[in-house]
Amino acid sequence: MRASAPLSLDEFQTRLLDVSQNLPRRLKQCADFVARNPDRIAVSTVAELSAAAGVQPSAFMRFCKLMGFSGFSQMQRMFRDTHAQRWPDYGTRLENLRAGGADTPSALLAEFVDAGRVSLEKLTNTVTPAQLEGAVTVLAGARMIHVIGLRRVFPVAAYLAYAFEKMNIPALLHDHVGNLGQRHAILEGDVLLAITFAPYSEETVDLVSYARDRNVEVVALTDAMNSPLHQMGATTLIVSELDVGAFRALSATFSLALALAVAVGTQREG
Amino acid sequence: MRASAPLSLDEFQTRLLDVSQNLPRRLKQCADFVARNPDRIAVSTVAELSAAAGVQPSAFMRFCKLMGFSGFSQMQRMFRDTHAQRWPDYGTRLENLRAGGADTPSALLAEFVDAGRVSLEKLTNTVTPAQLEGAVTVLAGARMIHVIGLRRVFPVAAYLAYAFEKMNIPALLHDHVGNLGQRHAILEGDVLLAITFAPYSEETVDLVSYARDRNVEVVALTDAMNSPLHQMGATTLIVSELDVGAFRALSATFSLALALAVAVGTQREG
DNA sequence: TTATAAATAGAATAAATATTCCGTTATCGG
DNA sequence: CCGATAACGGAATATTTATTCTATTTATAA
Repeated sequence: MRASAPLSLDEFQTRLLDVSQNLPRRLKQCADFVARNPDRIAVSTVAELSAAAGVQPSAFMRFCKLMGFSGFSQMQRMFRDTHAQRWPDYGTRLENLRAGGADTPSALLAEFVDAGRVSLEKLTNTVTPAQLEGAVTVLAGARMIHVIGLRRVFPVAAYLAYAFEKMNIPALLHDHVGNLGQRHAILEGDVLLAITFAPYSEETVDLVSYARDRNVEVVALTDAMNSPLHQMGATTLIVSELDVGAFRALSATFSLALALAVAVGTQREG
Repeated sequence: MRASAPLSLDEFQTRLLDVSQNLPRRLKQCADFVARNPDRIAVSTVAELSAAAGVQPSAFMRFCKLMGFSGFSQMQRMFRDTHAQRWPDYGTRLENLRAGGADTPSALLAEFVDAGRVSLEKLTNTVTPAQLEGAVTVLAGARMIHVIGLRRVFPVAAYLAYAFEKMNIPALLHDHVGNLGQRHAILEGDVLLAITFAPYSEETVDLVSYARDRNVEVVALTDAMNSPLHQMGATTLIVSELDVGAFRALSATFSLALALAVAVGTQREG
């Protein structure tokens, strides 16, 4: 057995290549199978994998050890961890940094950069081309687009309004400045573009409800399928951002919002 | 228990919505957690999931049955079976998004996601720990922080103001609502935090100039060393974002801004 | 308030899964 | 071809993980 187990997919593949030549028959079968089906390791049992590879479970175990793991479980853990980028540790990691005294500004920056990167990667998972096109179609057909997003997502709403303005698309930002209501500006044929994450801001949910009562279509940027906006029948795009401590990096939300805005602009011109 | 178990992710989500209202406390926690972390179900044990959701394993079991499954194992099997379709790694998914023509909505999204990722990676190169700490120190010593950022970077300014407010740090957003000037609120001992990218907005540059004339320190988030803000003697942090067409993804700027804000909050407390 | 039902936590049990062990079979150098 | 060594298969065992059960708590309606 080897001292060091691969800690990432890259390390794993390097080691796999290293080892793959001159392998006895059954171990070679394991190597080939794993190389061809890396996606199944995280979600299968040794019994299933070994059967699929055409070997005995014990042979598969020997392969795991050959790769530097203590056994199948350790190897599987590596695949599971890298698959579902473990964000529960995220909130606590900041705590740990703080506790450990490594709480420098640059460490914080690294956290936020990392959170942003992970969120961006997740985005490609949670938004399908079909959903995106659906949302674009609805928005492109609007007489006017009403944008609402308060508190922590207000910046997103503000940038959407800016982008629409730049492209000469009629849009109104419901910014609640001076506590003036703007809801009566929502007329038939308009569309409401609402952004809210848990805990869902009451004003936003209210406005969506108001719009639905008047048969105004709603496109929602939100964080989960059980968001109240989705339950109200909005065309929903899911974007899950990571929190770092009490704050949320909005990288993915911004990318999605901009893509949406530009796509709407393009479609209206064409 | 129910006769029919969901056979696909869509069916699952429909049933989740059906069921989600009026749920007792622990079951609601399960529903929320699952809605927010569907990707973890295939690769975790009941113990892990229930712990992460903050409930007992037995509560999680009740939730599975409520969803129409015979138990956790059957539910997990559904997730594992549909898992394979979503496996392809980040690069591949991005390719898929891109595919289908240059100006489909998903191709645009891929562009923005990629731009965001690149900007985030660059950020660690253009901002040194020393610069960051310098900026934090200046801001942490401020009596009050004035934030300005207009047009395309207004969202960043807005979020900074939000973050400072959350942390009980005296801050004022110069938002120019109603064209009211707010410059006379800038007093000795305050610090101005200015954000502007080329082409530098005149109002922002003016305000920085005003502040410098009164010996008020300025921290600048800008895009190059030859920015007018840097030339005026501001403590400068450089962040270069990529443009996609006429629009700029703000991923890196946001990450930097948040790190800055949280670091200031931490330093003031300590 | 009290009676009744529903929901919950935690421990006990059942099921599944990984891992080891060892007798047998194949491989390779001489 | 023979002896030594490595690889293998399959059953036995240890461990992990799901599931059920029951005493308590919490909510609900009379």
